[in-house]
Amino acid sequence: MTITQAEENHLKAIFKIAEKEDKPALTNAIAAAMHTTAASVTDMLKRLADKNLIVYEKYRGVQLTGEGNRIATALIRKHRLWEVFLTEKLGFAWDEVHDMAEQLEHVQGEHLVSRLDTFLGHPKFDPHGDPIPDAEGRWTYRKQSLLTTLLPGDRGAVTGVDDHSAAFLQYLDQLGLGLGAELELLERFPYDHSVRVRTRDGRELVLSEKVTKNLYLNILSDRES
Amino acid sequence: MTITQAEENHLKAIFKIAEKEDKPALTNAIAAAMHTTAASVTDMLKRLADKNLIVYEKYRGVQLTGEGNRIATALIRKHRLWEVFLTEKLGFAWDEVHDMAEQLEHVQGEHLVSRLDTFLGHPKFDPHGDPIPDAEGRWTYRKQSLLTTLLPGDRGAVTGVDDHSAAFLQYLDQLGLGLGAELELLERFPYDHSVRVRTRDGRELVLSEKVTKNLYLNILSDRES
DNA sequence: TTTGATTTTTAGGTTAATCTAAAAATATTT
DNA sequence: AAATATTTTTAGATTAACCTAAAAATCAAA
Ligand SMILES: [Mn+2]
Ligand SMILES: [Mn+2]
Ligand SMILES: [Mn+2]
Ligand SMILES: [Mn+2]
Repeated sequence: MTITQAEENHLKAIFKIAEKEDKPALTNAIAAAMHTTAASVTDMLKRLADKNLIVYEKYRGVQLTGEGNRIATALIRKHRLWEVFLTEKLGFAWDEVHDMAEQLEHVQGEHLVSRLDTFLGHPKFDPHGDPIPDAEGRWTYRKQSLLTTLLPGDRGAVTGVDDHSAAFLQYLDQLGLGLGAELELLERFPYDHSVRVRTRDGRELVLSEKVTKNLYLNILSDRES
Repeated sequence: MTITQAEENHLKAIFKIAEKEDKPALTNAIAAAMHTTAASVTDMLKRLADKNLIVYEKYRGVQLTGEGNRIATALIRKHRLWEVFLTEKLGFAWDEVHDMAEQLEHVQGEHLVSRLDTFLGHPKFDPHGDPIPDAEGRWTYRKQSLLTTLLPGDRGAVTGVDDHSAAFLQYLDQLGLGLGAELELLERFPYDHSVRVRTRDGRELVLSEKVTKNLYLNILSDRES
């Protein structure tokens, strides 16, 4: 049974929604993620259900089957490995790689993924800090906290983002807050939920709530949250 | 105006046929190259003509326009660069890369081709010895001769193949006649047009006409043909 | 618990890319 | 130059992947 690119993309969207929400993915949510309409999604859900890649109950949302999950995970693995290739080997910036990876993830080839993985040195995270599942679909977990949860005095290193838009990634570059950048939380401003931080090189920055809600760090401080 | 993968593939097929035959590509020839039917090709030719990528005269065959030629050349460039990547960087054999390159050639991305080209060190030939056009669509020419044209005493190094099938490439590997392999023509057998050659490492081989008609070499000898 | 809002599905298109079978044009033989 | 063979196009379908508009189901509030 052959699977199309559109089908793969829908499976990936369903996986990500179900992962974040931890419940069946709803038609509208999938349509929003795919930039299509609810009617188109319903169409696709029938096809995916016919192929036993999802469990679909009308009006009740969908869940991936074992096979559906396997395909979605493999697709995410490929997407993120190609993103590593594009940044590490071809020198693209982290805000430039998504659209290309979106195409590269569909390239089929015996051993292609495993050889790419080997070539890249078996990376565990992609350029945005997202984990890369291994060949068996196992995920690497690690502790990270939204900047909103840090307390004054806490120090941390940037490990990931929630907003993957080029605009946000470029703004982080401007601020010198790429992956690995260290900072200390100096002060919280309850009025607008902005924060003041100090970077490793001594600069002080004020970050808006929009930034703090989209930035993950691993806490390095001696204090506990 | 957006161009589809199917359209790109047809343009490439037309380019290759016109190049080899040096006259307009005929419907049946395109259908054979694309593994489709003449009816499907006629359909596609109308669409390509509408987009001004080919000049199409019913029953008379087609020619690429300037723009059509540009697209076909760029596609071949991408295909061959990806083949170099797959062999040089990922370690695939020359008989394994074609199908993957067939998909990779369609991946779109600002600067993707140029960065790949730089990463690979601006290769001039692909793993099958075929030339890679540069960013401006210029081709590298070099003198090479079919093994059928060598005379006893001539020596040469393998520079390319006409038959790109995995079966032929694997057979050449078995014989130790990959790209760059040197050999000397010892004897021609008029009866079945086979030849006897000696390889660099002293082995003597008899090569069938089917092999000699598909193997290109650059002549190293002091004799002239 | 009926009503109104929201979500989802159905009904009925469209377009690209393919197909088979039949008709038309062109080429090759007698 | 007919007759025949070959090539190409047209006619008519099919499938995947979308769409809009309308109907149906579910959810939220009064
Ligand atoms: Mn991405
Ligand atoms: Mn990513
Ligand atoms: Mn190839
Ligand atoms: Mn090649």
